[in-house]
Amino acid sequence: MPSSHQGNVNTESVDNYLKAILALIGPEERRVSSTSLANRLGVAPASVTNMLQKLAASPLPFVEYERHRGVHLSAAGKRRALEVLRHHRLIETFLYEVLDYPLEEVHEEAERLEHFISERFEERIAAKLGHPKFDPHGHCIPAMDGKMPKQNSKPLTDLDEQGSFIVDSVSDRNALLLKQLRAHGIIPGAQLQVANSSPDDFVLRTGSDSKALRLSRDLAGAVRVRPAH
Amino acid sequence: MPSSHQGNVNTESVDNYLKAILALIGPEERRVSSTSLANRLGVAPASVTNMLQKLAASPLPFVEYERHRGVHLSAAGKRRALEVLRHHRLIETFLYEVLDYPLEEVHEEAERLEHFISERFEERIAAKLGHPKFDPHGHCIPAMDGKMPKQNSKPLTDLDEQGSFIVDSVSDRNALLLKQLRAHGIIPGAQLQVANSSPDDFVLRTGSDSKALRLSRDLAGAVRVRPAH
DNA sequence: CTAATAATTTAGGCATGACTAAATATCGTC
DNA sequence: GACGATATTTAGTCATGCCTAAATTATTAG
Ligand SMILES: [Mn+2]
Ligand SMILES: [Mn+2]
Ligand SMILES: [Mn+2]
Ligand SMILES: [Mn+2]
Repeated sequence: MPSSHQGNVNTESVDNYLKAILALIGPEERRVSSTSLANRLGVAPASVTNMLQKLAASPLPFVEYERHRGVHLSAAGKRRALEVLRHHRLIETFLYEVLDYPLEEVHEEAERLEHFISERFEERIAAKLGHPKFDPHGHCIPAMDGKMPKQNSKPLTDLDEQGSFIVDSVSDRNALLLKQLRAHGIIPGAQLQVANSSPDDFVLRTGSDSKALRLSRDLAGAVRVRPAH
Repeated sequence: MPSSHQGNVNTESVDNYLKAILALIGPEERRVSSTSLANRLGVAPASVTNMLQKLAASPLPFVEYERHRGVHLSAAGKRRALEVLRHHRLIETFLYEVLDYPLEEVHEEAERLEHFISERFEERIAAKLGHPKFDPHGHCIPAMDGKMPKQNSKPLTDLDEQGSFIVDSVSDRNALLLKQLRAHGIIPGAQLQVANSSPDDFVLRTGSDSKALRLSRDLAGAVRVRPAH
């Protein structure tokens, strides 16, 4: 029999729904629509509705859901989502630091393993890594209690001024883009001089290299920066 | 859609069936009965029949199966079973050596993770460990090509002579027994002086300790030894 | 304020991998 | 060689998580 009849279940699928909701609510904690979840998860909208109804109907629901009005995480749902996110980012850090994975390959492996490691595994790799606060993409690793400091970085595509910036983080969702960024020296911590930019062309130079770089919108959108204070 | 319609699928469940068959055929490669598989896997006999029919019916079958006459692995099935076994034992070694797990806890974690790691992960931990030949229980790790040297050890319960023996391996399937064995210093490589033994009581002394030990049948059954040459 | 459009939900199905109960085949014994 | 015990298979069901097509609800433009 499954772990509980009508209770909270923790399958890979449920984990992925919760993580997707957490990612889409943003810092303002907006409600999330079925369609945006369907897009993010690569499933049909009807499948999302189905799952949200199940998640909302359990005795200790992971989400609050009203038909046609979107969904948000309950306290239990947020706790679980942050737990899985912590797994993901610790595993990424571990693959990068201990197993010498190339940066652009850690995400895919972490995306699978995050659902299957034990609490002991989590604790042991965290200890081995010295309880890191950031993963190799520059993303913050949620603490054991779920706490996560607010980020004050912006996508490179959202800057309203030119100037000197530090790369805060790079997106882990597209291995190809990530590899290209890395080839340009754009990794967390790198210094950037951002010059004039059109909607489709982002011109900048890196600390190391003196010749100017032009990033496509796709590439630039995968980079978050903060002012070089 | 699933990875292939009517083709070979590689789910956790299929992996576990193949591994169980590999374990049960023994060195003589006997056919395996549905009931013994059902016992080992903790599922109903009818579920086994169902799965075996599916595994046998695919275009590149993992097993050869005839009703009422048991099952054995096809070449493809054996390849996959050894691949999963290699994962299992490499992961156990990794947990023990790199993450400092207690011996009796590595099995459960490996049992889950073995199905989800990539070939890259397998290769990286093997390299990190220096391509080990044995896991921490003393079990042989199949090579990448599936080769595995034949073992010439015997269960402590099957000895027909007294004398001096080396612990070859200990079973990983019961954490409690394993912990007790470890407490008695019975780990792979340990020296044992085996004295007279009744069917239910195995009397021996370890290299380190001078006072005699009595092992229950359960405990003794979990230990394989070879003559101290 | 209504009508078209877009978003969402409902209804009905499918594959996987379990289960139980009932039917059937095999085996050991006499 | 028949008979009862045991092993195995068949038949029918269920939960999960996905799908498509059809219905419904919400939103937006005129
Ligand atoms: Mn995932
Ligand atoms: Mn990351
Ligand atoms: Mn397993
Ligand atoms: Mn082992």
